[in-house]
Amino acid sequence: MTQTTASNPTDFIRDIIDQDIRTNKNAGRLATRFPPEPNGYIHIGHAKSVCLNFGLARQYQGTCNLRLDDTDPAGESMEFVDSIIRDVHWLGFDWEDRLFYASDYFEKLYLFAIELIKSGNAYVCSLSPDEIREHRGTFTEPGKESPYRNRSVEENLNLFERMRAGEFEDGAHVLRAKIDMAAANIVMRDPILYRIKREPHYRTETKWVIYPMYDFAHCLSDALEGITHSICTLEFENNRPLYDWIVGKLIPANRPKQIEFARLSVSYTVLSKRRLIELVQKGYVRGWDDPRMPTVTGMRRRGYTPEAIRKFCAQIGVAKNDNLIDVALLEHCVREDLNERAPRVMGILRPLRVVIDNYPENQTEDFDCANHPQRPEMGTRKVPFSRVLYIERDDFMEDPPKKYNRLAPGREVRLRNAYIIKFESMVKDEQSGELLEIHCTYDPQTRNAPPADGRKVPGVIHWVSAGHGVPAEVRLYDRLFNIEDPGSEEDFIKYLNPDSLQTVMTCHVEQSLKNAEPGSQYQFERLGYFCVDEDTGAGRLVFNRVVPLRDSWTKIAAGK
RNA sequence: UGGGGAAUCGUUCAAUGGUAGGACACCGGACUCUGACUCCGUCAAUCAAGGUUCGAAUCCUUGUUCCCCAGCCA
Repeated sequence: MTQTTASNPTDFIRDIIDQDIRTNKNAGRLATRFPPEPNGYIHIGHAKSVCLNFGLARQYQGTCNLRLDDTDPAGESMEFVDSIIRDVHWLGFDWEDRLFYASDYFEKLYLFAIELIKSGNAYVCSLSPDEIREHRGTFTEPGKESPYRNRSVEENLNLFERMRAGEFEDGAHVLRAKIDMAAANIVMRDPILYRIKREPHYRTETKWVIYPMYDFAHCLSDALEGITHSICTLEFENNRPLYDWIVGKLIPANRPKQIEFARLSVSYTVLSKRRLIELVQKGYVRGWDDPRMPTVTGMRRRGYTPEAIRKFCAQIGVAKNDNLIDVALLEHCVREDLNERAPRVMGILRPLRVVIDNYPENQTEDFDCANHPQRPEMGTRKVPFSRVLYIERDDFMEDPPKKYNRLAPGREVRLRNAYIIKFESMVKDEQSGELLEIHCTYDPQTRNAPPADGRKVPGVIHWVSAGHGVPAEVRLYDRLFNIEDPGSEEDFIKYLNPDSLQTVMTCHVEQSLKNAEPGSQYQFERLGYFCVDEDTGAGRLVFNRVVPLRDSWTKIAAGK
C-alpha cells in the first residue's frame, strides 16, 4: 500500500488536490499562499505551513504567493515583514514576483464593500461594542437583530463613505454583513466587515481610518490572487461558511477551497504569538533570535539548518488531529542533517590539565585528523600535539563507576587521533584538595596504530594542546520550559527552565577554529554540534551548542 | 449548553471493507580511535458498547473524551 516517505508524502490535503486535478477543477491549476500577519517573527509552526504551501506548489508545478495579511495596523511593522521575507527565503522557498500585501487591496476591498451594501448584503451598524456583543447572543440563545439592520442602501452608502472620510470616532460605527442573527454558527451572526481605527498603518500610513476585518479581507485576497486551495489552521473551520458566503456574493466564479489542518505544537516550548512576545518583551530571552526561541531566526542562530527543519516538517505530516510533537523528533532531524555535513573538531568545555611526562619538553607534532569519519572527501586538517594538553574534566575520575571506560588511576585511554596514554599520578591543591592536573605517560608505538601487544584500550577521549588551543565561550542550551506543554498553562512563565542557558567561559578549542565563520556548524567530537555565534569577532570566539550528541553513557551511569 | 471538528503503539503519521505499517522515543545487541554514526532486534495501538458482513480501524447505531467558536485580533 501507499507508504509515507519524506520524498512522497501523502495526506488528506494532497488527496483533495489529487481529486481536484483528476476532475480538472481550476483547469488543473494549483495556487496556494502563505499569509502571515507581520506582527511577529515566524516560528516552527509557521514553518510547517510554509513547507506545506510552498511544497505543494513545487510538487504540483503550481504557485505559492507570499502575502502579508496586514489588515490590523496595531503591532504590524516593516521590521516583521523584512524578517518574514528573510526567514521564508532561508527556509528554501521563493515566490518570484508574487509578494503581496492585503493592504494593497484596501481600495478594491472598499469597492467590494460598497457592492455588498448596494446588493443589500451589508449595513452600517451604530451599536457600541458592548451592545454588539449583547446582541450577538450566546451558544444556546440566538442573537438579536441590530436596530440599524434595515437602514436604506442610500443611508448605508452615505454612512460608510463618511466612515472612510474620517467623520466618526473610533467605534462609532461598523460595517456588518447581513446574514442571520439566529445562525447556530456565531460567526454568521452579522459579522463585522469593517471597523474605524485611527491607527497609522506601516504601509498606507494615515490614508485609511477604516480597516477590513480578517474574514472580509482574507477570502477576497485569495480570490483576487486566484488561489485555488486556501490552507489554514483548524480554528478557522467555523469561519469557512463566512469565507464562502463573502466570495459567493462578490467573486462567485473564483472561489478558493478553504482546507484546515492542525497547527503544530512542540513539547517543552510555546508557539503562540502572544506568549512569544511576552518572552521577548519581558526579557526572559534575549530577543526574537535567542537560540532558545522556536522562531526561525532563533533556530538559525542556534545552528539548525533549513534542511533539518524541512525534514522535520515532512516527518510530522499533515492531519486534523490536535498534536504535541516530541521536541526529540526535531532534534533528531537536526542531528541527522548535521551528522552528514558538520566537520569534526575537538574542543574542551571544562579543561583538566594533563602533562605527558615522557613526551619531550619542546616537541610538537601535527596530526592529520579526518574532518569526517564517513566522508573522506571532506579532507583532513592538522592538529598540533604537545606535552601539555587539556582533556575534558569529565573524562577523568578518581574513583570511577562500573563500565566507565575513560581515564582513571591505573588506566589507559586513547587520545583521539593520537597516542594511548596511561595515568601516572595526580596533583591536588594542598588546601582545598581540588584536582589541579594529572600526569600520564604515552606509548609512542600507538600513533595511528593499535597497541603492539594486542591489549584492549576501549576508551577514546578528545583533547586540545594547551599551548595551541584557542579560548572560547560556549553557550549550552536546554529546553526553555520544564513541562511538556507550557502552552496549555495560563501562567506559563512559572514553568520556565532556569537552566535553559548555561554559559561556559573556560573552553579551549583546537586552533583550526580560530577564524571560524559565524553561522558555521561543527561537531565537537563526543560532545555535540556547535555553531559559531554572531557575537564572535575581535578576538572573541563564541559557540552555541546546537544539540548534544546522543549519549548512552549518561543513561548507563544513571542506571548504576 | 448550540454549532463546528477530532479520536489508531509512550508521541506522531499511515492503512480509503481484506496481513494494523513507518518514524521518533524506549529497551536489548553488533560494530567502533567519537559511549557518535551505522546495522540488527524487542516492546507497543484501533475511545466504548452494540449491529451489518465470510471479513470492520474503515460502514450503521448509541454513548464517552478532547479541541475550536460568544475580539471592532488573525
